[in-house]
Amino acid sequence: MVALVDCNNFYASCERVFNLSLNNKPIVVLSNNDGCVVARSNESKALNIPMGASAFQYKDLFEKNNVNVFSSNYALYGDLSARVMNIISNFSPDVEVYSIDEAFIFFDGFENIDLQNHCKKLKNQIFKWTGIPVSIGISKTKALAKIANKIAKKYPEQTQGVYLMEGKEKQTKGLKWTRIEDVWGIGSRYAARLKNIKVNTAYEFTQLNRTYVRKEFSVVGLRLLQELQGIRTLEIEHPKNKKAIATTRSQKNDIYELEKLEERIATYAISCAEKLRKQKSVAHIVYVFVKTNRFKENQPQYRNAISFTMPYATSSSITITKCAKMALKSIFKEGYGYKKIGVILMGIVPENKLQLNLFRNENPKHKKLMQVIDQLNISENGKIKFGSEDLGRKWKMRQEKLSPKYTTQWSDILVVK
DNA sequence: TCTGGGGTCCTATGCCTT
DNA sequence: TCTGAAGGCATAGGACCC
Repeated sequence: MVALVDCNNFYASCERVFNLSLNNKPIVVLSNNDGCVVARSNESKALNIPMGASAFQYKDLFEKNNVNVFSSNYALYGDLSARVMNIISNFSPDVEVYSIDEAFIFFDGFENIDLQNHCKKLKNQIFKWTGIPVSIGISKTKALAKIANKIAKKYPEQTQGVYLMEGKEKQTKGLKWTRIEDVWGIGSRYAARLKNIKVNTAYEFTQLNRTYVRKEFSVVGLRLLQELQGIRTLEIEHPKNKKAIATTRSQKNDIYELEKLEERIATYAISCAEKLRKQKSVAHIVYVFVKTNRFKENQPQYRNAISFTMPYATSSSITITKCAKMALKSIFKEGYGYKKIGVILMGIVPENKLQLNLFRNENPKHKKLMQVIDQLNISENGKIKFGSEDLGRKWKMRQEKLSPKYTTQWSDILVVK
């Protein structure tokens, strides 16, 4: 059997852990730059605030209903997530951390254990030790566990937040209850196409012909079909190195000048290179993109991107920044206000499997220099910066409603008097 | 004024090599 | 030396996830 543990309204719940006055009050958490709503408490959902709502459009509604608005506090969410995952790993050796707020648990070899009870204990322990409420769905496959989880979350009184969807009858009932657009792996495009052929529920999807599904929805669709029929096609996945590493941002104000864009691109390139070194890899492709503000329809629009293949794979901030700036120069056009820009590293391989280039290789001094910089950045807690970066911190992200970093910053730890 | 960010996998296509 | 078929590989784009 497979269980899915999902934290309820995770970011909103994190804000509540250290601020009890928020209990039973509406909460929303905003994305980077305080742009749109990325998490809502149940009270906010009841106010019909949609996921992804842009903050400035809902400002009045927030004020009128005393909604508690927060900027995203990833230091806090990341730390609480790690604590939750740690507890989960005590309940089975086979845990897959699927996202910041979700984990699959594989219960192979637990045939003689009462899983309903086992998971109830898990749920209680997570709440007791971290203050985070979770829902747990258990069934034969990952896709079915997702559905069981939705049921647990939707009917907390009946299920106590833990639902074991076992046996043909319960399974069919769950599938019939699930709208096709709510199925894991069915996005808006697929849902529309399925509704066109009168498939409105997960159950109706399971009645489709395999060859047809394979042809129309690729192997991904076929695997999902079998998962929903109770045949395991998705196994536990273990953490792998990333195949792409990105740092991209929307700018508070549109940028017109090449020099300012270069500063931003340099900062993002350096951030990518740091992430790359953290996973002990090197990359040989730098992808740079620029976009104007698509919401300002009366302004001239331009978007372009380029991928630049470097002469050798590297993780040197210096080389990657240099290449990113060259790439930027080749796509920059005068006269546009750039809103969204970013750097993505691709062609990533482990540094120890690097194929040596016969003629051109990294300047060996770079490697040593990067090691020193990374070490200083860890131990000094401050940041060593390159001349091409934003030395004056002029570009700080908008975060007007940031809560304290209760668990990761000494100065923010709560004091009991 | 203000509209997120970071990923994965799969398929079609076109080029290159055998 | 030329030609066509077939497989390998890179890339772009589309779909999805949180």
